[in-house]
Amino acid sequence: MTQTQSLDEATRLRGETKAASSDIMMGMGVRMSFAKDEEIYGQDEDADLIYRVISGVVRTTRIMSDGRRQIGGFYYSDEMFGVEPDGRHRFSAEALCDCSILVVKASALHAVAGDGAFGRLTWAATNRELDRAQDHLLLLGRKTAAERVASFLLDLSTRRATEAVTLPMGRQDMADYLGLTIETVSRMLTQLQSAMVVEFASTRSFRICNRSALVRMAQ
Amino acid sequence: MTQTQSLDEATRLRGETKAASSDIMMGMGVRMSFAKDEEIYGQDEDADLIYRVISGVVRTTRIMSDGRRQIGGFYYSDEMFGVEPDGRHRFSAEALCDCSILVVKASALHAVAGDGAFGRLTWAATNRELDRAQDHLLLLGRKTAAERVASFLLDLSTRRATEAVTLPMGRQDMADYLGLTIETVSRMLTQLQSAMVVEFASTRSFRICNRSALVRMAQ
DNA sequence: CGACGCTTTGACAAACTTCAATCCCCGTGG
DNA sequence: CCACGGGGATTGAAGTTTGTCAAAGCGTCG
Repeated sequence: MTQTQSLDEATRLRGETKAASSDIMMGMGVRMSFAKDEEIYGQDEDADLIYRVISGVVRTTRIMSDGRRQIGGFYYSDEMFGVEPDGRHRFSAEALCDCSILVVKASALHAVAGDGAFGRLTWAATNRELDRAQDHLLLLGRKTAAERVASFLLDLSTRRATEAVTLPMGRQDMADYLGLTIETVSRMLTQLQSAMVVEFASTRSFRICNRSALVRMAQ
Repeated sequence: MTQTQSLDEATRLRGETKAASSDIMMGMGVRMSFAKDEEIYGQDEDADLIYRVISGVVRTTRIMSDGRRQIGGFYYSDEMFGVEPDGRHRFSAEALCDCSILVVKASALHAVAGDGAFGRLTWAATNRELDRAQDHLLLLGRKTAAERVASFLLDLSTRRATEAVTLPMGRQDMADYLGLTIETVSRMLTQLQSAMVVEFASTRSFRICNRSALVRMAQ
């Protein structure tokens, strides 16, 4: 097999990850429940388990000694998380709301799926992580507060693909993801509303009124 | 092979990557020269080549439409870069100074190394990328200007492991890596010098006077 | 020596944070 | 059913950090 073929296959599989992982992981492992804000795993813990969101939303965080917090990402239904190639969690993971999580021993999955399928699965997951992280890098390094918030809403809406988008997280989580404070996030949201770009039905639900304007503001 | 074993092996191989890749890549591909600031590959280009620094330093960058720039990372001698699992470069790469780069067709390396070795090589490279990116995330999202600069100098010194560290990049590159401006970088450097934490012999060479203070400032 | 590019410094402006007060939504209990 | 209470969200005012603009310094290379 050539590298081109293998890359194509990796790319193809990315689109299928949900289906592929659910096929393979189906019926394996344990289904666990986590209450809101409960820790699923901690930073620097050994990572011999693989997780997949069944329902709810998960966040991964890294905390500095003085309490400053950076959220690495949010994980929604059917998404895998906690796949750590180095066997050690680089972030901790917590339930954003009450969650049901499928937990599978990596070794068990490996045994059942075989080298190839297991490799592709973890490979695709790692890849998506890297993609996320690199987009996040540009956002944190070079975007203004308004652009960060616009990017965030846009990203959420494309991931959810519904008319009215529900925000699963509170302002503090948004702020810690975007490298801002809750107050700044709040101000930017009101600003976006005043500009008739988005409209909030409540603090946890919004609708995009002018998508092209939002895209422009997100850069 | 169990997952635990494969993770152990992946971890073990990370430490050996230089040697492993040089063994496998030795004598393969083409050695190319790039002048300072010359582009090695562009963002969104197809990625069917793998690169390794022979001499010089490389930076990867992403640019916004209005010219704002974020540097993803710097690559030194013997480090691989440009390994893109999705077959498309997420950043562009440029020579920071005159560089000699080993360029290998991914398909050729795959054919010679075999599935296993090739997979481990790209796997390790992707892993290191992810590690870098996630540390970078915390830096950009939650650290102050002073902490960013301190972290940067510390990172550089540990990677180089010499008494006097040479900065291969100018202030603009540091700034674009740290999400700051050159003026702020410059001010933080003066501040670190005034505090007797580091000492600059010239603009491109420094020495750490008080490492524990630097560590503390980097958080 | 002089010109050019990069760095440093200063003064000021803008962006973002902090602190504090108020508001709003929602659930609870009278 | 309505008053009450609490947590999160919003808003305002003031403060801090960082960015911008401009000038001066420094080093290097013709």
